[in-house]
Amino acid sequence: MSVAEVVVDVPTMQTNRPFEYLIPDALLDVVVPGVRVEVGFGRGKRKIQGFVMNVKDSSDFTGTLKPIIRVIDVKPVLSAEMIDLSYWLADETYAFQISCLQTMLPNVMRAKYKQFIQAAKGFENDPEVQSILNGHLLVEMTSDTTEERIKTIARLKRENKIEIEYVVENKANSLTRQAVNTQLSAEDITNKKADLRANAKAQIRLYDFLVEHCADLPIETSEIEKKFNITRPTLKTAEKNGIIEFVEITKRRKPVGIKPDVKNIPQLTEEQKSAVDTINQAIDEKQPQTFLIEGVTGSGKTEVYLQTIQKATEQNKTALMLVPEISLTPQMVNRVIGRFGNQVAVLHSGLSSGERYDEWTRIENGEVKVVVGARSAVFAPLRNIGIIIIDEEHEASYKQDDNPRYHARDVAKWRSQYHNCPLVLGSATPSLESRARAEKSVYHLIKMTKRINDHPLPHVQIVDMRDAENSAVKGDLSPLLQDNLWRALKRKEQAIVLLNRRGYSSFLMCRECGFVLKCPNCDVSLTYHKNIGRMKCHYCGHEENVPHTCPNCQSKKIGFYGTGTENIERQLNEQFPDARVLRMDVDTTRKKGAHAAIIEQFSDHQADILLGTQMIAKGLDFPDVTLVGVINADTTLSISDYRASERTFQLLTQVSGRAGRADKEGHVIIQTYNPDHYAIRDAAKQDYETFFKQEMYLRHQSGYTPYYFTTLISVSHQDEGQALKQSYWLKKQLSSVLSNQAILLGPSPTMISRKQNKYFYQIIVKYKREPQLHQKLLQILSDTQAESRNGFTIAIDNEPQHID
DNA sequence: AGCACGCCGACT
DNA sequence: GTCGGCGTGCTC
Repeated sequence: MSVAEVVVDVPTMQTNRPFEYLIPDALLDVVVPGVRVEVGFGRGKRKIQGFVMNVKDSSDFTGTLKPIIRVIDVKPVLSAEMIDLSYWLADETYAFQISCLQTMLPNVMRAKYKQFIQAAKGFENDPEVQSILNGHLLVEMTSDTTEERIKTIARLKRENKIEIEYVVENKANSLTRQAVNTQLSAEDITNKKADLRANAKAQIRLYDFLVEHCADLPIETSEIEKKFNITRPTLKTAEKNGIIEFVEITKRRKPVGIKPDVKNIPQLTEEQKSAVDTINQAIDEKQPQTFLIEGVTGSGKTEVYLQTIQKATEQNKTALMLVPEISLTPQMVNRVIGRFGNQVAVLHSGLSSGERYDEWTRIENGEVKVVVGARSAVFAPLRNIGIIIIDEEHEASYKQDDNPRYHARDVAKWRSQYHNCPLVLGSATPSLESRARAEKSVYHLIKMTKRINDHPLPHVQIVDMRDAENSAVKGDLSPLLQDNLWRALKRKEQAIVLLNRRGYSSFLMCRECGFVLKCPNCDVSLTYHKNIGRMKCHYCGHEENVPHTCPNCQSKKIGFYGTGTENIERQLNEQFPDARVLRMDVDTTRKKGAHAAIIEQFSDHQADILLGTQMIAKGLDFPDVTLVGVINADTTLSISDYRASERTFQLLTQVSGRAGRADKEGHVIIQTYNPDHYAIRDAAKQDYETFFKQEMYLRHQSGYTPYYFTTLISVSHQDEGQALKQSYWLKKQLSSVLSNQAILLGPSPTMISRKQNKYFYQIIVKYKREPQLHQKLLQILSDTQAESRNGFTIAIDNEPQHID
């Protein structure tokens, strides 16, 4: 007897374990761990997809095992490593195992379920059955089937007059095409050509073509027909004569916008060389050591990454490099592809799901040595990894903010252990937790303090916006910033203007009574959307008209507060009519490829000023930029999150690093209402170490990361009282296992407390060592899952990135 | 999640 | 009396 342990595609707590299925004899060889299968599940005829986790030859199950219906994959889609990893991931993130397995794979491999209705035997002519089927043999059940219809269908099914057919669909499909191949060598073909009759002109042309393109085969039949003017009968004849054969190839959908940019490998600085040597030694010695490169902007971290990747590939190993989505720009991608050519796969959000699947397949097939990608690329199915790199390791986007709430850094660490390879974390502004680990020698710290070619650091000035001179100015540009913009433009140099946050941009406020227009469902400020001329909620999409008087006090002094990119753009256009301003924000980059297009445009000096939000601060390198202006440095300081200072420091340091990278001196102007704040002062000096010490002191004082671990648990329910009651119950549960060392905060309502018409309350646990906490949380999850029917949801976020 | 079973009200 | 409402428990 052969039995498979299958994790089924039913994301609930009660089904969050393997179910055993009988492997039919016919499928004995194909049902192996890592393949997807179709199985029956439940009392009805429901069919679903599942993942085979294990195969064994006996079962303790007392009931009757159902057989596996069908195997979806010919070979496993999950390696032993990934199966292992999924157990750890599910435990670590409190997520369902099925969700973990699915996030490791391209989206198209997620099953799609369909239900079709058909008449039961003998009821084909029943009038009610006829009215449902409406003359068709099969009718699909869809989400827009009316309530009434569903009732009728349910009744007919109860009466056994109709049957429901379940269909599991696999969306993944490669484009397969017919192609021409040959088993013969160029020489053979040349010889055979002599046998042809002189008037077989088409055949001669084909033979010549084959000799010429011998190395490129197989080539798609349609391409040969179109481009080389060889017709199908000609190919058929050649096939009959045993010259060529027709094969099926899977065509790779080609991702757009990649131009290899081959550069000479630059000479390393002393610091770079020493970093490369240290890391390469760990590759040689197969040490699963974590390195933290703390390198000032412009110190050449990327070159260090590339050379260690080089080292790994020379040993016939593979390399995984993660970068924030936002810096997955052509600049960065071209640099890697320039060095490693078609051995590179790039996984970014701009890929269509088909393209993503193709890249995944290439990696899985071992056609690829180097993978570059954003967060989810950490699951790339590489074998024999020699090095893992995480650039800009402090970026919050490495943490996924829905289930499974994993941090790519933790997954990378797990894989580095599995493959016995080093993990390199790099940043100019490391996260406090990583830097603290380096302090305790958990990570090996590598400092890079010098900029390449001794480029000086930019000259930074802080502008106090509280000054009379500045507050007297109409608009948001201080005299100093205006003056510097003039000078940069006159010298034909480029400038970057950063607007700190978008949400702040255009909410409506009454200057008489302080009333802020909020969404009736979500408790968040509504934002003005110029294109529709209405107020809109960013959470639920609620829209309403712009009021002319304050709904609270009827004053006419209601108006827009704060500044959006569009507003700044207008001010720039007014004051610098000759300057070409390029705006980059969520609105202008919504379309696929728009982000890259704007960067390219600016790079080509088709614009003088690049205006944008955070996204312009990261990893871009524009040699002609000599001025960076920050309009409102404070807005990240005022967010209600203990990482506010850290975020502000990181952003300002990163953006300052954009100025004056080439041989021109850079200027940075930071406008703020908090000029004495250490995060702003230290960022101005690009002084990470001083900031680190100060921030560590404050974190210690107030008991936050990295001195404490934090876990955030949120409870939601339609009814506010119920949500609150449940969260107090939860708090009691937690305090029963926690020591007096732990700190329990809350329950407190979430800032966006009525998201989707539900009330959210959160509890925060801060702790140093609580051996029982993990187990208790798992238990709470399974206990409350039973109540999810009553509208309760509970979410656990280990080490949350935002607390709002 | 989705389905069956089973226990109570308002109808032929 | 029974049809069908939804609350409960189970799915290899």
